[in-house]
Amino acid sequence: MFKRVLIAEDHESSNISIRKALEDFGCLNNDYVYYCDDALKRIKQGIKTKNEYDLFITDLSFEEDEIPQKIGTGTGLIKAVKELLPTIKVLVFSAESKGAIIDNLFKDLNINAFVRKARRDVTELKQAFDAICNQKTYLSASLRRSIQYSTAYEFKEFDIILISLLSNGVLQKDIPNHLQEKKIKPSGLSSVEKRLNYMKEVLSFNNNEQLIAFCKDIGVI
Amino acid sequence: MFKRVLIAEDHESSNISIRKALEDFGCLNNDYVYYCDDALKRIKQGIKTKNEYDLFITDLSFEEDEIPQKIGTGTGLIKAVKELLPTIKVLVFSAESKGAIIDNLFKDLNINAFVRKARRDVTELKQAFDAICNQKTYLSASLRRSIQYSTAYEFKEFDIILISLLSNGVLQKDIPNHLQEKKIKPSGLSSVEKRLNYMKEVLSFNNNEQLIAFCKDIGVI
DNA sequence: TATCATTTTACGGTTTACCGTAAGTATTTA
DNA sequence: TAAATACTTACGGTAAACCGTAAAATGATA
Repeated sequence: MFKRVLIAEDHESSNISIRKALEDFGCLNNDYVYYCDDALKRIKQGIKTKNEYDLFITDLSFEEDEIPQKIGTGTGLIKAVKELLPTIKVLVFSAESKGAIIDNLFKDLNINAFVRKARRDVTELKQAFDAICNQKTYLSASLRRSIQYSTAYEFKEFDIILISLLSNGVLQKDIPNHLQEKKIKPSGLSSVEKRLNYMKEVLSFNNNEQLIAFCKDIGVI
Repeated sequence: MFKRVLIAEDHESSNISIRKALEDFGCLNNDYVYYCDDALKRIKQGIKTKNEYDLFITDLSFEEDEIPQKIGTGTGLIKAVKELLPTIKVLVFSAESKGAIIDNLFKDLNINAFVRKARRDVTELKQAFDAICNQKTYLSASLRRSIQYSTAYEFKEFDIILISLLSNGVLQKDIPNHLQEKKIKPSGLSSVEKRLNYMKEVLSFNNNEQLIAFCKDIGVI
């Protein structure tokens, strides 16, 4: 069982349901905040008073309002929290459904569970609590397939740079200049052409537009 | 006060919070469902037993799953419900933030309240309950300023057809064929070029890739 | 250092996209 | 009905993207 839980979630309705799920699970010692900066403050307080949180539940997107925040996203918040408290378990509760993005949460941020805001989300929250208690990770049932799908082709860093430049309006013929400015190794136009062709061939796409649309869909850009 | 309330909301977490908001408001006689077809069934039962609902709370988007539904969206559901029970009050609880869409809910479907899933949504739900009780309409505070009204460019049906074709891998030169097959009026290559250029000019984009990325971001495709 | 393998780049020909202009077609207006 | 006003299409020149090949650079190996 968790000793102390912190919830960071800006939507009042989701926040309430998370609390209720925790209580149903038997965990009564939990705090909640609506802003990223408040979450970090609580984490620091916990460390200072030797009463550390051992589970952190957070959303990914926080809406801006009249109260300016230093940290504005869930990923930024998770990084900051883990820096202070590396052992804390992290559960992400979000409406995000793009496989690539969720994949990176597990790979880069080393989160312990992802529950998507969806049909049976509260049931899944409790399953995730249970999994984390047993030192396992948890991923929403509806997402387990799509994660594998998105890794059909693994986009390298160079791929994403090319796609980002194109989707930012840079003409293909001008990409070599941008690459040289940023000291990126293969910068020849032929290399750019070759790589774009390779991606399209592997994914059997006909044009750049289709490639951009796909990348937007799976969330790599 | 409401005599009897029906909630149609597929997300378990939102469903729970709506119920809690109703209870806090003092309304204990409420039913809830997770599927559109179930909602309509309940409405019919209420009419048959002379125990009609007087408030209907619904989401706009319902996710498909293994249980096929005749009605799949909130707007379709509202229409069907109002046809059976024209006097019922309707509150829409949704993450939708596009001004034009919400405007149409009040105009076309004559809904009584719209609360956006956002920061203070449960508080707003209670305010909306109060407004409806007093024969008034309610719109989320954050939407009244209608920051989201930023309709940088309104995409016409033809625009979306062109963009969809490109993002499906159809080459620009082949678009006229596809348009003719579907009997779409301007089908010349020049018209296609002209329209794409116009969109890019208005939005000050440099290439098709940027246009596709933008459309994916704002959700028109 | 010499040799081989791989990657990157340069270059030319072909196709497609881009862009302006003019001719053709529909719609509106008097 | 005729004229005016859109809108649509056809066409030609230019720029960019596409594609293959060969040269150059880089890296690994002996």
